[in-house]
Amino acid sequence: MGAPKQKWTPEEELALRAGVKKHGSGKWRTILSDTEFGSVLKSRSNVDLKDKWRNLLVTASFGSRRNLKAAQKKTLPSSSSKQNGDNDANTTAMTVVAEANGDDAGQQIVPTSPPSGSCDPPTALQGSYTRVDNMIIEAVTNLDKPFGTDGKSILRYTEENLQPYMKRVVTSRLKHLTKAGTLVKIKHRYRISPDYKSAG
Amino acid sequence: MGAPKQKWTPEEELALRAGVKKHGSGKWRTILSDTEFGSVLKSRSNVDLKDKWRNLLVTASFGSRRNLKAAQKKTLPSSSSKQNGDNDANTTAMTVVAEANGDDAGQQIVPTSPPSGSCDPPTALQGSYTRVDNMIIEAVTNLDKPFGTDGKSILRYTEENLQPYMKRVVTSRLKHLTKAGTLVKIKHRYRISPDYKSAG
DNA sequence: CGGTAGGGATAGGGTTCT
DNA sequence: TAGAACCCTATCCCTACC
Repeated sequence: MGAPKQKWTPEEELALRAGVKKHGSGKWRTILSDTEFGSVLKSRSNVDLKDKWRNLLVTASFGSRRNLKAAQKKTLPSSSSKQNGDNDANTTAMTVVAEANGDDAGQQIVPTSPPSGSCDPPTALQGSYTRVDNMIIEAVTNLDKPFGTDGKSILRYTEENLQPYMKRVVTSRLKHLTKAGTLVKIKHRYRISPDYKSAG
Repeated sequence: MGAPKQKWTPEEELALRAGVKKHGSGKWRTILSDTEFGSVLKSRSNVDLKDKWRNLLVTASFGSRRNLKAAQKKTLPSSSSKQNGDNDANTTAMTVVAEANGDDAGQQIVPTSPPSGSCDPPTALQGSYTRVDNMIIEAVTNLDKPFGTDGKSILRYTEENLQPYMKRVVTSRLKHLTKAGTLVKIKHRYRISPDYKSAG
């Protein structure tokens, strides 16, 4: 029963890193289709790429996925109130942008699904790091250089990785605003509703 | 990275089952519009409902969509599968649909009474816009064209305008993580702290 | 053009092998 | 016990079709 576990070669790993850098994390099929990397990774599936990338990330940051899960469990609070003065991790895609935009703006952001204290099940907590924090850690890990990573590279990395989220968030909010009547959609195009009253 | 996957809660699943029982399978938009279920399912789209129902069907009759497809293609079991608990495929695709519309799918379906708990406020918040919402509104306003603005232009606009925010946020979090000891800054470059793995 | 059905891709938990 | 490679499937995304 020799399930020949095919270990990743340095060339493959390099191609994967380059592929992620070019197309972004989560674009596994795209990376495979790219002739620049596809030849090197021809014996790997998109799921293989995803798994390997996860291993690379998690190993660098936590040592292992097991440690990561243990670290996440620690954050389980007994009280239902949030005391985090900084950003707190949430589970909706909206939060990504909310955090990204509202860091020091000091404003309250009301997502479409506000966290009601008693009814929502304990969805997996992220830990004590914000999404941006995790992106930064990911960036420093992936762009690993002998002497560390400079701030500009980190910024560029986070910007690139935010794009897929932005697409989803904007699409979602466009639907929401259209449904709520703020926008009017006609023939694939959006316009401000006549009813919309500018807040400022 | 984060949690792009919004897991279905038991309340939502119950509402979906009830909705299908009342309006029939395939009437996703109708179910969403029904005030009886719309509140519970307010964060779901009609496509989400379709997908979830497909999943429910398939898990009830087969082990997975994969097994279902295999069974549909040829009435032979695929091969030696470790996880497949259902030894004999007892139903065909036809039977699945019959179950879905007529009888219960082997589960208890809430009749026509609203879900017990009041997990959500009766009225949605109006006039609360996220920062992305405001960006969208700004985009539609600024890119105003005779016939409105298409989604792709809106997305590009928001992406471009997000960058200045990202710069502020990343800078802020870099300081924070350095101060907290997660990162170590040496000569304008950041590295993961050796304490990071065990820190908690 | 909106809604639906279906194929396919991804994320994350779980499992096996070393 | 840990780490790397691999499996399973709920959820999400894209496209054709009406």
